[in-house]
Amino acid sequence: MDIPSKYNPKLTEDKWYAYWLKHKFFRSVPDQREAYTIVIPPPNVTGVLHMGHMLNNTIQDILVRRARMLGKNACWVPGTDHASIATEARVVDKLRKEGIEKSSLSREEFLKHAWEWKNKHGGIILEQLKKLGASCDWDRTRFTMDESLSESVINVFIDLYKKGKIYRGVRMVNWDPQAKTAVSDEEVIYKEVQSKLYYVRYKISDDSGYVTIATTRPETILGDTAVCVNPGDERYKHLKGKKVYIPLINRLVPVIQDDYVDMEFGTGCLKITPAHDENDYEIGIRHNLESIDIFNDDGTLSEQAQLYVGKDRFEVRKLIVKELEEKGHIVKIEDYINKVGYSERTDAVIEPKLSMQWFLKMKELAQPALDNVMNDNIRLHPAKFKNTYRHWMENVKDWCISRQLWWGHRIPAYYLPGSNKFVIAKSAEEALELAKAETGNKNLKISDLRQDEDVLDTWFSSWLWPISVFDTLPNPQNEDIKYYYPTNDLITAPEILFFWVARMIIAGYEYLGEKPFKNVYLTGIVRDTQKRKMSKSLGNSPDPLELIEKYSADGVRVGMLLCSPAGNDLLFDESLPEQGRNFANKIWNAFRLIKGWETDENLQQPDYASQGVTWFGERLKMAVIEIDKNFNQFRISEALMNVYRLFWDDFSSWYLEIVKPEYQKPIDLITYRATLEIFDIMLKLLHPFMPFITEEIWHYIAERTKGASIMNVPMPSAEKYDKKIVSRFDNAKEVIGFIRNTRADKRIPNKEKLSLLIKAKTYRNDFDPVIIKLGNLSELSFTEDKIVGAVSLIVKSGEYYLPLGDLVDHKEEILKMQQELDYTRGFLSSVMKKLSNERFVNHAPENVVDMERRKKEDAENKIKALEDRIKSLQ
RNA sequence: GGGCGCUUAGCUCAGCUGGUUCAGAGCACCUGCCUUACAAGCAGGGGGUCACUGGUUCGAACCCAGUAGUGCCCA
Repeated sequence: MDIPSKYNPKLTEDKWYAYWLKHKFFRSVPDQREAYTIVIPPPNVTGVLHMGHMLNNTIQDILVRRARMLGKNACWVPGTDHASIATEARVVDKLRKEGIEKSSLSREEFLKHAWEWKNKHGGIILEQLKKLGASCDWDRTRFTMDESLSESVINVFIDLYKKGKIYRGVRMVNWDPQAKTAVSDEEVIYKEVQSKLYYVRYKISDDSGYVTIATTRPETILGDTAVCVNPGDERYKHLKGKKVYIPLINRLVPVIQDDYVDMEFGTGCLKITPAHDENDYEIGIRHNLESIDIFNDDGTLSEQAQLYVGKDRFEVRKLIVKELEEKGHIVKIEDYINKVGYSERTDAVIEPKLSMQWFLKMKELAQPALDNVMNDNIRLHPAKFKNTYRHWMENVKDWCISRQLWWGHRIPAYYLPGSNKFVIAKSAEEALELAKAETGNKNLKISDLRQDEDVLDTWFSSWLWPISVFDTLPNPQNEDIKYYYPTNDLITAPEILFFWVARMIIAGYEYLGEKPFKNVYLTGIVRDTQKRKMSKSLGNSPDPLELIEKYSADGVRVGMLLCSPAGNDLLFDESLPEQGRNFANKIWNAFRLIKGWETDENLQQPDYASQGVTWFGERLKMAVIEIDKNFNQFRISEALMNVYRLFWDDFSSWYLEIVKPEYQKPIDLITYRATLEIFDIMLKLLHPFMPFITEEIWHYIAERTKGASIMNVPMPSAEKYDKKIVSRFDNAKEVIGFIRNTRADKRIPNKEKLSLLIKAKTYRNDFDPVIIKLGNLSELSFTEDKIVGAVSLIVKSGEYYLPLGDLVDHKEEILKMQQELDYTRGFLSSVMKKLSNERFVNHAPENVVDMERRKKEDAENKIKALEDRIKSLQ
């Protein structure tokens, strides 16, 4: 079989992905095996693959592929999320470019455009995931607005309403004037901005002077309904019970007193605008103040403002400051840095606004979700997120679930004619029946009812994701949900721990009485090397597909993982996928070496080779144990590092060098077969991380049956290994290192053979042939004599001498021995200190004390050997 | 202002129940090598007061308290 000298990832990756798909290896249907399930965090339909997806989906694929090889029935459910705000914004934008205003369209017409857009662009990201090697069961691909999933959302709304958990209310919401919708607290990003603090004076109604307030938002003066001071503030005692005039519009408002006011801030005198500030709103309720909403939905001023009607809020800020100045109301203006909320979706400045919204009561619903994370029924990895989670869940606020949009699940509330009363129903027909019953009016028609215009928050559908992807709510007893739920692991970013993860847990307990997943693995956030988040606007995010093109999917997967311990940010730069690519190259070349060997069945297996095979067998078992342990603790990057080092250091640098036949000489059959078997095992360990190259080589290694794949073979399982063999080999490594260092130091060419003398009381020669081969020795023999003209290595396993005649500088040798002696004496004295401490001997566990005794003995022996050696040199 | 975390090598991070010669890994760096699988490589090497101060303990990177710096969440 011919093996290309260069690995071509592009051809290989396309070929094997097509092969996997063709043979439906990713397909999962319930059977007798244990299930292993992951539901994908559904990416936005508007999205294209970014680095965060790469990391997140690489981890999922690794877990899924590993589970499959561990004999589980692995099911990874893919899908996308309809992303109300983002998608609607995208569609509105597209229409605008075509000269169509959303306002000129009916809801139905608009939705038609939106669906067209979704059908055309909505699947891109899933196609991109295939390039990464994602082994999702594509037949199960779901979309949050699929019929069954939509039905689930509506059913859940109705159910929660019936349970009294959903209510309508006026609340201060975060209004995005650009998207013209409320967004949740979590969707507001606060940024520090350089702004101004305006000091404005209000005239006191009894002509006794002025009070000066400080504000960053002078345009909201028009909505002021009070001025407030701290009751403990001596400066303003005289204002009690008085009234002041709002500048420009001369509205008379009271001066009130409230503890909320910070005497230190500004003038200690606060203007109150209940309609446009959260805190003012609460003060307004406490003091029964009127609430004047001066803004329209698009951020322009309304009729209520009286002035500047129809002008934008930021333009008004400039205009009103000018007018206030002209009319002598501005006392001073200071530079000021404050935090301003921006919409995560549109980047518009959020306007706190009172509006009628739908809410879900959270307190009771949240309780099981809190308890079951705190008691580890659901485990967060890393566990440090438990604290944050608890804090959030203990202080959970009601969830504003309505959005003033068209794209999404429309709220199933139908208003009765000429009234704010409504009925909640699955369909207009059912609503009509309910409305007839409610009103007693048998003549009502569907057209008399008016369905609520708003849609539900997108999270109100994604919180059902682990349930709804299995069509559970419309079909509660179906085989899939019984088999796959609860799912095993959820892989997501810490940013949406509350947004999404907590709510899924809530829904899981509310609707199935069971957790949605057992483990939540929180990945880091991918940043650039300057710790900036990757973003389109900064242009600091590489295109994942280009990275794959350049470094291969395997290389990028390895690169993503190499430096990403759970929950820590990943500082990404291209050296990481490069390292991954280099690793793939290393694997390829190691394989080429082995496949290039001629075999000769008449050859005896040399001792060094049989020892190498023995050692590596144990080393491999040890690695499997470590890898298992790391996976069980979700230390996935550690597990990769185990495999990486096993392959690169132990296998390539040690094992292959040991068994490698001389140039152009054949290898014996036993060693050859053992080596291929070892390679086969390592490919299995590597497969979850690097699916493509491992599949490619696995097919080269041996004839495989038609339709076979490495992804379906069993993963090596942990077995006990012989620690002694591993540690004896470590000794041999030390000796070889000594020989190599001496060569480098004395500039002795590798080709020149050396002889090694050993002085030891008890000596195990297990790896002598290995030492002879890798040290390029002519002989290895034992001696009891004094040795001069040699460099030495004195370690626990014995004394090793390389006789080099004139090349040896005795002074240097003595100095080296002396340094070693000093160090060992120091070490011994620290051991003695412990052993002579009665409290240590009495308190410390037996094995710890034993260990110290052994250390003492070893150190004493070594000291004696070093002293002898020095003496013999003098 | 309240809550939660973090601080270990130049960088990014491990370090599990406090106990091996425990101070580690990868990358970066330095030296020597185009040695016959691989220069996308090989063989070596240097580099840390485990933020600081105190305490508990026979024993502390690890537990406790305080201080400083830093990050996140909430207000």
